[in-house]
Amino acid sequence: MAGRKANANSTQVAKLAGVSQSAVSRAFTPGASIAESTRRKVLQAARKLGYQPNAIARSLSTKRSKMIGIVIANVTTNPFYPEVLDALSRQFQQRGQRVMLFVVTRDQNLDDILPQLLEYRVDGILLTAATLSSAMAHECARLDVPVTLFNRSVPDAHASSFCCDNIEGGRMAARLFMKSGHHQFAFVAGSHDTSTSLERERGFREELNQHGFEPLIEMGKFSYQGAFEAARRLMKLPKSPNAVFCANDIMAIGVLDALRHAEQKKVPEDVSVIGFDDIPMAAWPSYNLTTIRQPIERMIDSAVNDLLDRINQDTMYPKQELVPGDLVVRSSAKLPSGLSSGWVISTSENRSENRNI
Amino acid sequence: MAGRKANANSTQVAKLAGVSQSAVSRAFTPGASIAESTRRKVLQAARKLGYQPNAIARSLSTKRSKMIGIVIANVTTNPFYPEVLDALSRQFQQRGQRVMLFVVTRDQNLDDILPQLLEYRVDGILLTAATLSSAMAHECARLDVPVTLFNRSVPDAHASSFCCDNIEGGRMAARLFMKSGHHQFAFVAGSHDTSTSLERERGFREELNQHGFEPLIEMGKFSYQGAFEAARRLMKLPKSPNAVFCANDIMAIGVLDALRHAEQKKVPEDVSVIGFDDIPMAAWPSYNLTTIRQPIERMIDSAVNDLLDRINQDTMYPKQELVPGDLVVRSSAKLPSGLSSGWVISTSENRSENRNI
DNA sequence: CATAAATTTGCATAGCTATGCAAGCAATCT
DNA sequence: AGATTGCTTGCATAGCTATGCAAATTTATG
Repeated sequence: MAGRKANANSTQVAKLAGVSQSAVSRAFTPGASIAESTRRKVLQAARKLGYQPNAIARSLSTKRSKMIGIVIANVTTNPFYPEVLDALSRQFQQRGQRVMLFVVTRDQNLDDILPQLLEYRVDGILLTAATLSSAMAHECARLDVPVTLFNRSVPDAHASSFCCDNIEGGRMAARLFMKSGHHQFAFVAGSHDTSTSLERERGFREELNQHGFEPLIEMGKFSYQGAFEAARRLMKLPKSPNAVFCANDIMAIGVLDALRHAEQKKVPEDVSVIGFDDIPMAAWPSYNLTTIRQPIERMIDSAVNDLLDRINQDTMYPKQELVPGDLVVRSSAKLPSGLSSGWVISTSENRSENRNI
Repeated sequence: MAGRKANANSTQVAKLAGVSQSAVSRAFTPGASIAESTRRKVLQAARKLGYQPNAIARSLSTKRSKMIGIVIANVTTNPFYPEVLDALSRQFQQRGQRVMLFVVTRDQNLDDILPQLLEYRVDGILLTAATLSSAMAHECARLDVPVTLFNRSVPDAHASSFCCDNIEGGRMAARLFMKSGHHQFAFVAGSHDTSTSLERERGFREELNQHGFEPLIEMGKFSYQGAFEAARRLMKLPKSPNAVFCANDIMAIGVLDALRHAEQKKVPEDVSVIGFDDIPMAAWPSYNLTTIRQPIERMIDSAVNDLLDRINQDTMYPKQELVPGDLVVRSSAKLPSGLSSGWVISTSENRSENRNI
């Protein structure tokens, strides 16, 4: 009732075209029962009036908003997430869903955000780098709104979850370090309450433990700056490490910069560094980062498919999927004999190839 | 009518609370005429039924969707834009607007995207790194949907526009180069159809021209990789430049990497490089990029205020605003005497300070 | 206490589209 | 021709909330 200029509506179009309002609706509904001649009349009238169907009214009527809520964190601190957002948004777009976006900080409470999404009756929710309280998970389940987590393991059986195999990734890093003869290990963690960081740490530690090693742990707060400082702390320790695995690439880059520019260390001669994600920057010649690649496209495909399938009731139950990562060998970590830079080692199908990365 | 579980609605709540549906509506409308006691009864009943107002229905009724359409490009290729998106999204969020997001590629035609936003009756549209066809500008004007451009100059008087003063920025870069005695200049452009790149080039060129110089131009396609290759082409020229200004930071970084790792040049001893934006990476010790900073927070504030004011009809007419940038002096460009790294030089208020950047 | 003023309440309707149903129509078959 | 089938069409209503208006109630005033 507010002061917005009146937009043409289906009734006005109907009048102009000399048909009923239903006909107008059907003209704009693919697959609806309407004669081609009528449709043409309607479309012509619509064009004349500048009519465009009102998606809000349609949503109310069909009880489908055709909107997906995306909640994402770390968008400025980790280049991996813009990548994810870009892919997600494109995919949904392409499959006829709009995106309602919430950018949050890592520590922000989602219990304030999700109700805002539910208020708009989004058809589904995709959470990235963010976790779900179990109260909210139940709320979504009650309202029959499917939730999919991307890159966070599932806290609740009501939600789907798509993750890289972080534990195996950690193990791969440990194995590469050990193969090239390192003895002093460290892990730069993201935070102590994030599944990605915890799992990568766990895989790394378990593999080392099996060979009698124990890594040092420092906190890098999931940021370049935090990791930079973590590296400096590590180098001050009596038994400073010469093999540092970081919970993600942006921290690995922070560590590299600290080693080279603040600690006068050479990489990989003095210290080897491995990251996780394989963000585009990792391939830049300034860094040349050896890392565990998350197969982002495949993970996104699966997550999007899962969510849309559950929305359309093609799939009834949430799913948890673990996608294996690939070890991308560049030159920030010493190479074991027999391996040269530019190789991608994929655990999944046990295939290795030189992809010239 | 589709198979979605029924959600409690205001009528059911009303029945349980023993009041009318109107009362329920008013209980959830701030400032509505309702007795405190009634409101409490309603809220209690609502809680019991898990009722949450339906924003879709409200939008239909009020003709205000409380949604802003954001269209953004370059989200993966230039870290500046995640920064922008983050700030925009937070601001709108904080001011009670939801965000409907479209991520596009630079060459994607917005004429397909905007109708999708208009279909959902967004209250306003904010375009970043994307331009508006004049047909679409008229369409938005006709429907009374205000449009604000961020970082693109205005093609049409129907839209507002908030930009950094790119021309002056280009001039600042030219002046710094000349002051430190350079004679061979180059500009690495983003593309030939983007106002930011064109204006920065124009300022740079004009200032040089005034002193009898003419810059070489190479195309960097607004990307790290494109600029990397552009730098290599530049260095192959007979009169290769020793002062390279880039249309943005990510390209400046590409140029730096090419110079150091592919061309065996020292920066800034052999070649000086200046960028534009001041993305966080520019301050990393690997790059230490001298650059023109866009005052992103201030620009975003202005843009958001403008759009919301026009939505609320507080302001009737679109506005074009030019925000001055600051020259951030680090160490990728030779320093003229009297200037040391870590200074921020602000043209606007003619103040310089050592902010230890 | 009576009256005026202010607040609160419910009624009825607008806002726009989709869709089940029955009726209308044309085409096909026997 | 008459019966059958398959499309098209319009009618009427659902979906949910906000709000102008008039009626009802409470509070203030003299």
